[in-house]
Amino acid sequence: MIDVELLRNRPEKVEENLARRRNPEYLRLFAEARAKDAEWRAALLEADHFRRRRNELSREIAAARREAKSPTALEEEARGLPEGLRAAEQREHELHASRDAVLRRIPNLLDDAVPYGKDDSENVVVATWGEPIRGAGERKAHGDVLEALGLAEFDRARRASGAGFYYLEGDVVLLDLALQRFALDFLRGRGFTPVEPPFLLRREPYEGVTDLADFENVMYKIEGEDLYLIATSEHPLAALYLGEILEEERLPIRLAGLSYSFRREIGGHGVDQKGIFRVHQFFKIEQFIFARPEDSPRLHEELRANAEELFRRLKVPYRVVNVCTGDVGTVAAKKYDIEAWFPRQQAYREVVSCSNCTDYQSRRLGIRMGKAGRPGKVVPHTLNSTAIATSRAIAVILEQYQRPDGSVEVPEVLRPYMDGREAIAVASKGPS
RNA sequence: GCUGAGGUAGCCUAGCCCGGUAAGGCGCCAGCCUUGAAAGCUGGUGGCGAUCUCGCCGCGGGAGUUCGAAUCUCCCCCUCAGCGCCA
Repeated sequence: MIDVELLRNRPEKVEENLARRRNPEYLRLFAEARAKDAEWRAALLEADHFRRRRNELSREIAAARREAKSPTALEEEARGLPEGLRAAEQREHELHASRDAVLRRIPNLLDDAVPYGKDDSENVVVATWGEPIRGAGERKAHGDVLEALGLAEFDRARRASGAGFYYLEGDVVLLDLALQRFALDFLRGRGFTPVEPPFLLRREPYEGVTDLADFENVMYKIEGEDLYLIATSEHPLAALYLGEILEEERLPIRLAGLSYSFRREIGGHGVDQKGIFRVHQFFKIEQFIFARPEDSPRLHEELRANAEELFRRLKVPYRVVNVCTGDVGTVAAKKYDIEAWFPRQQAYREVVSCSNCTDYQSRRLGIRMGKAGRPGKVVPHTLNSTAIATSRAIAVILEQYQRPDGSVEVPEVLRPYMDGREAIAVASKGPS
């Protein structure tokens, strides 16, 4: 949610910024929010006048009683007040709620460094690393590798849970755990505190961290409960300090979230291929930071550098794109995607999303900054980035590290987490 | 799930039975004092709005009674303790 002060004092700035998102709807919403805000303030003033008179009268009645005088005339005026007050209060409430509803649909203000563009085709490549393997040759798609080695079951998963689910078995489970521990140890070394968050969140905090369209399209709801399966640990991590005041001296707070991510992805691309590249459930190690506003640009680069380093250590070629205005999403002010090279597909595909959300989530969550336990008006910034989503990391490893004999080499940095093994091979359903 | 106790400003607590401007402490800020600091003393310390020496709001949320509700009534939410169930 954008700052109401900006809406009142620098509307032309906000309009200019919103226009860069290339969606005229946002400008319309902003104009509506401004109009509603003005109306609300007028209504508030009116209700205040009623309340002021009520307070005056009730003080006078009390005083008259104390002096044993009859306050009949005062009481008569007082009796007539609630009617007008009720109407004014109701109008004030409605306008306030309606202003905020509109305000909440307005996206975050974009950083100046976000390139102007209409969709993901206009994202700007800002870095590349590694030598992409040119030519797919005999290479198999990662889903086929998994099936050939008996490391996953997609048909049975479909029968049990539907498309987009999977059973992982044998060595690939160890690979998954190895990736988790590899990423986690790396982040611990860089000052991140590991956090296992709740995998279900109530609606109220959820509305603080994401936008409403996402909410309807990607979230799984628990029937009969006010609970939603998290789409990423970013969400419960952001909600960790819901309604609290963070002491400035404690910032930045670096968190490493470990969780499954659950996504329906209705209306998106859906489940598009056999395998685990796009699925309804996957494990992710997430970087998350609560920061002072002045530090957030630097920390955004830090998150990106961490994510890059992880893929360099895995020796997976990648490129970094600066996501353009038309593709950046509602909540982020600036976003980098890291796209790994998938040799079978001969394409770069997203494995990391790294966002600076500035004050957008914090304001919606009622998180403020303060000095020494004293509340302040400043709203801290939040930043998040994938460290490793194991599903995608496994997919790219299986495509890149597969060998002509059908086995798959284990990336060197993961071997300590896999009993020193150099390769994974066919799984059988016996004890491993 | 049952029973009980609770939810008051950044934190802790009083007020609630018996309706009339939310008291006190801690922390923090400023001033005085001091070579400096601590202690001590004094003042300040939430949100919203405005015509900016003013007003309104604020006691978990909502509704009601009343001229007037932290206080009375009803509904709901949450937390804690004990019991039950349980990996």
